[in-house]
Amino acid sequence: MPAQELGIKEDKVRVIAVDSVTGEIINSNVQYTQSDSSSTGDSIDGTMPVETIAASVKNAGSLNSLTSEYSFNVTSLSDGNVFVNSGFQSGSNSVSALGDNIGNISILTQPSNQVTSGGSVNVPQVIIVDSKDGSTLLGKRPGESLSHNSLVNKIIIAKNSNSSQPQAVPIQVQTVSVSQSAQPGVSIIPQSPKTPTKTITISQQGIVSPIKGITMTQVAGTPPKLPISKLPISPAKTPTKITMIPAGRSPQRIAPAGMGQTLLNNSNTSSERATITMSPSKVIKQPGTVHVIQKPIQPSLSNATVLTLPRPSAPSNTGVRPVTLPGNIQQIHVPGNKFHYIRLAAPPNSTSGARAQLIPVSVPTTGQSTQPVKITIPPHTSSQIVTVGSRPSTSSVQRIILPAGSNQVAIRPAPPATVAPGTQIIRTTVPAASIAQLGTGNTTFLSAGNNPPGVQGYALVPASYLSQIQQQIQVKPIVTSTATTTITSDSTNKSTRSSEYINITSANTTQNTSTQNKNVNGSTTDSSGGARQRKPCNCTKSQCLKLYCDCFANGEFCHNCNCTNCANNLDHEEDRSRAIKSCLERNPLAFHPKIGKGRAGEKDRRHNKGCNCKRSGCLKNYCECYEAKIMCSSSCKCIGCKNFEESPERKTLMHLADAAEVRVQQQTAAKTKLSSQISDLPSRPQSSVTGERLPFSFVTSEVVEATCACMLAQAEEADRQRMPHVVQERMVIEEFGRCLMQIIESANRTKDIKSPDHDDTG
DNA sequence: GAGTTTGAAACT
DNA sequence: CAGTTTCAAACTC
Repeated sequence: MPAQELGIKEDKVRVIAVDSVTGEIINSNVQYTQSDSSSTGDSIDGTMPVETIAASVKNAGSLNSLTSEYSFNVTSLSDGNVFVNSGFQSGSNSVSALGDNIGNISILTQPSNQVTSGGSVNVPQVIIVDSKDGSTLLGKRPGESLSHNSLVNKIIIAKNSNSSQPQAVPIQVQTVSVSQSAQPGVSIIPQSPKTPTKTITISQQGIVSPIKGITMTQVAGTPPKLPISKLPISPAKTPTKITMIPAGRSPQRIAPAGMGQTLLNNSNTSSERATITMSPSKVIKQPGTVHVIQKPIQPSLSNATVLTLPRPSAPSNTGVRPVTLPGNIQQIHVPGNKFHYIRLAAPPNSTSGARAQLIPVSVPTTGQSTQPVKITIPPHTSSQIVTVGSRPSTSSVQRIILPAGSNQVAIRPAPPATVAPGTQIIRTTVPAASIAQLGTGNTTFLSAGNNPPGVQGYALVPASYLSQIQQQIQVKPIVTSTATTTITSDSTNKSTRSSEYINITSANTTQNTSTQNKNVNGSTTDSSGGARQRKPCNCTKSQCLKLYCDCFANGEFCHNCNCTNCANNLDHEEDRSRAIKSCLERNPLAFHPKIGKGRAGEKDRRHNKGCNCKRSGCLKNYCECYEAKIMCSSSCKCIGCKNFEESPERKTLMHLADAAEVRVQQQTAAKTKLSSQISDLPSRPQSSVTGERLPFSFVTSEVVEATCACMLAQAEEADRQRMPHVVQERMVIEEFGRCLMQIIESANRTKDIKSPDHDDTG
């Protein structure tokens, strides 16, 4: 089926990787592109969406300092194997001599624990995993083809801890699909339940903390720079599978909501591993278009259920509609935006330490059935992507990404008629347990029937939201939110569904659902790894799309800011992307952190660019160095700088600042103590635990009223007797004393009657 | 809170 | 690259 019949409009595919151990969405970008095999940079400029690069650079930089790029050549071989050559250099001679370069994979990442002060980064290692037995096939070199019995469907790219040399390893792609291209070089393969797939998994090995933020991006719409003869889609040569997936216009990411489960259930690799799955969302009739889709490994699930949820509640004043769903799933809908968000978190019994995630999911624009849909997952099927319905929609495509995890299964709609036309069911090879499909009029959650506890699902994610997702992941602690929405579900699965659902939590522990996403820019991670509060911006003229805006400069969306005419949000995705591109054109390092590690021999941080202060003496927050609490360096071009180690002004200022800080802390402590004491005081008459009425509880409104009446009567009496004012005051006060005595006596009497054992009144 | 100062970013 | 303008935050009153 030609691509246009499916209404494919996307020109790129992005997939977010998830750490199979921690469940975090990995904070790097992997971009799978058609390569011209000339240089690594080709995957970054030209064919690559700039915003993706920007996001990756930014995201990488936000973690710490340096962004590194890893590049992997993908070379097809005549024997049907594919070589992946890792290293900084694309187009390695040794590999290219073996076959045709069919593309490359670039990883933009910033593995903080791998970056040395000099910025050198170990080259990731490519690991091949056998899909049959899950074994990891390490150290394969060009020419060392795997046996044809080995169905390699995963590539795990991990840190190579002991080598910076490029490595080449073979990948055997499973099955050849016949191209049905309408144009030379275009390979479009109709989907079939038995269509073989290829999965590329990017992982990390040998390090404790996973490489953050790997995203694979496939740019399909860019005219390839390779000759058509070198296209990897030739069935005879490279059994790359191509599958059509109708999709919306926007690039989308498949975001594992992920947590805690190793992708390869049979893998003999015990190291921590982040997994990534490439998934196509488009086929374009361009030579060289390649789609890589997931391959099931161990079918085991029997059922999956689509749960229909009520429409989200009314939008908040921020335009975001958060809805808390059962199972601690929070749905957030941005009006006018075709993407919804769900916030996922690991269940309480999870041992993987997964954190909550805000995951945008695609939203179909057409009406959908409000009835629960049941989808049967045959236990043994090789299909991963199922197009449901005879006429796939060109603009509103539902995608249901089935959980896989160790129980990776193929799925089949049963009956297909119950699923909206155009709906696609995409099964991923990344561990998951529930799938969220959020619609404009209703919300459907697809959940596998017998997922292991703690396994999470996937949702489609718009391309440029990666940074936001990652911010969501990295920041605040998680508190389970209260479910407020009722699920209408297939009754046959009710008993098991509760366990299927992952906990969806708010990232904000103190705010209700209408403000739970406040931390869109509410906090960020500083260089030390700790979360800090960020101020809302107040931009008025820049639309928050220039670096004047701190939110934008930090790669964050504005939210709960005081800005006017803000375009730094989901509703202005295109403008924002343009702005990012513009900034990067002016300064490729525009989104790099300003404060980086010091140069060799310098242990302290330093401002990468240096300040240019002229009048502040670099001792006010105008100065970026001073603001960052670092001293000016040789990079600075400031005039009259007093922000250096021996500066007496600086020392004085520091002492004052320290003293002020101490005062603030003391005041805060005092306030806290006072408020706690006040909160301990009963605000109304009440009984103690033993039932006794506390003496002061007798001062009810009636008693007060009576006391005032007595005092007023006494005052009138004194005034009637024409007493001097001093005497009048004394009489009133004495009357008050008498009233007080009566109250106390009454309290004591009552107490003695009710609890004669107690005698603690004073 | 309004107005001023400041320096980075953007522009020429 | 330098000078100027724009911008938003920091600061002052």
